[in-house]
Amino acid sequence: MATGKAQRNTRQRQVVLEELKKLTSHPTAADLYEIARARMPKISLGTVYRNLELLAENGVIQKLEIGGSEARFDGNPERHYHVRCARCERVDDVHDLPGGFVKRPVKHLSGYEILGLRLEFIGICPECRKRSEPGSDEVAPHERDHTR
Amino acid sequence: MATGKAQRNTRQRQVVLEELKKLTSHPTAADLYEIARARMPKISLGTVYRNLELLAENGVIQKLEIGGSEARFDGNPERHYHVRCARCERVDDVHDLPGGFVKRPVKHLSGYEILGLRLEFIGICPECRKRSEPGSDEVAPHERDHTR
DNA sequence: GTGTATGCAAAGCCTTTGCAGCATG
DNA sequence: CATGCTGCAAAGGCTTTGCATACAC
Repeated sequence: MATGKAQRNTRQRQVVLEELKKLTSHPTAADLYEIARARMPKISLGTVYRNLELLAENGVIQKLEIGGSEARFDGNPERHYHVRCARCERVDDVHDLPGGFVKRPVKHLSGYEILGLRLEFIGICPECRKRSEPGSDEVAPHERDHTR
Repeated sequence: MATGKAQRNTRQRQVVLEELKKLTSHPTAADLYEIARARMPKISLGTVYRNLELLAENGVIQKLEIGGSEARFDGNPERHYHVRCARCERVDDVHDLPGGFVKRPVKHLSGYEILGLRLEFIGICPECRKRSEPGSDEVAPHERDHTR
């Protein structure tokens, strides 16, 4: 297997990684850019993107391409699943998934050799549930059906 | 529940829907634009986007926001899962998923009220498997780990 | 010193939107 | 004949990239 080319441990890369590891909020690249700027005012958004991509490729962090337009990043590289709030777009880790929720592993499906799967839950977060007035049964259009 | 406003059955909408229903290839909006143009040279990309969005909201088709940059559309509105090829980005339906692969339903997770889930598989399609020379154990960077 | 990484800014890609005219119901 | 829909084109949002310079090793 080919050895990748030498990567340098720049201050920018350290800052991005450190700040991401502090958070459990699954920030976007723009979020991390703002946070990193507090410590390093001249860091550029492009650098943040480049480093997040690189760290994800190295398996040090995870890039979550979850529903919604922006990618989010997770400082925890361990396998775990996520829930996204259909109202506020908040993303949380799922810690209480019933054991064996998914039967793993599946080796073949529809002629494909299966490498992995992506699973995410959609729901309403505690905050947003509190916020909805009792008695109101209005449903935002985008909440209509997430089960398919 | 509020009644939506009257929607018209335009020729553009018919063409987009008909062409999508003919396909099992999960085309992108741009794909459908090209296909629709064969029948209706003046149709615009904006119109294709607007109609796909509307048809998906009506539950007539599905919008798949699967890994990768572009949204894909599925003329089959029934619930089913998809496999994406990590090499060629092809997307297929999964017809042979073991029964009870996912335990449903889950009502609550991490304080969220769960509305649904998104599940997709990543693998190597039959074509791409055939294409890889036997004996080669090179692995494309993006295939590294899709299991987390 | 060599070559990777950065900052800056421009470009790229997919998608959405404003608007005036058209065509459906 | 009212108004939802269209084509066109421009704008928007997120991400990537070209380039000259800086800095890690």
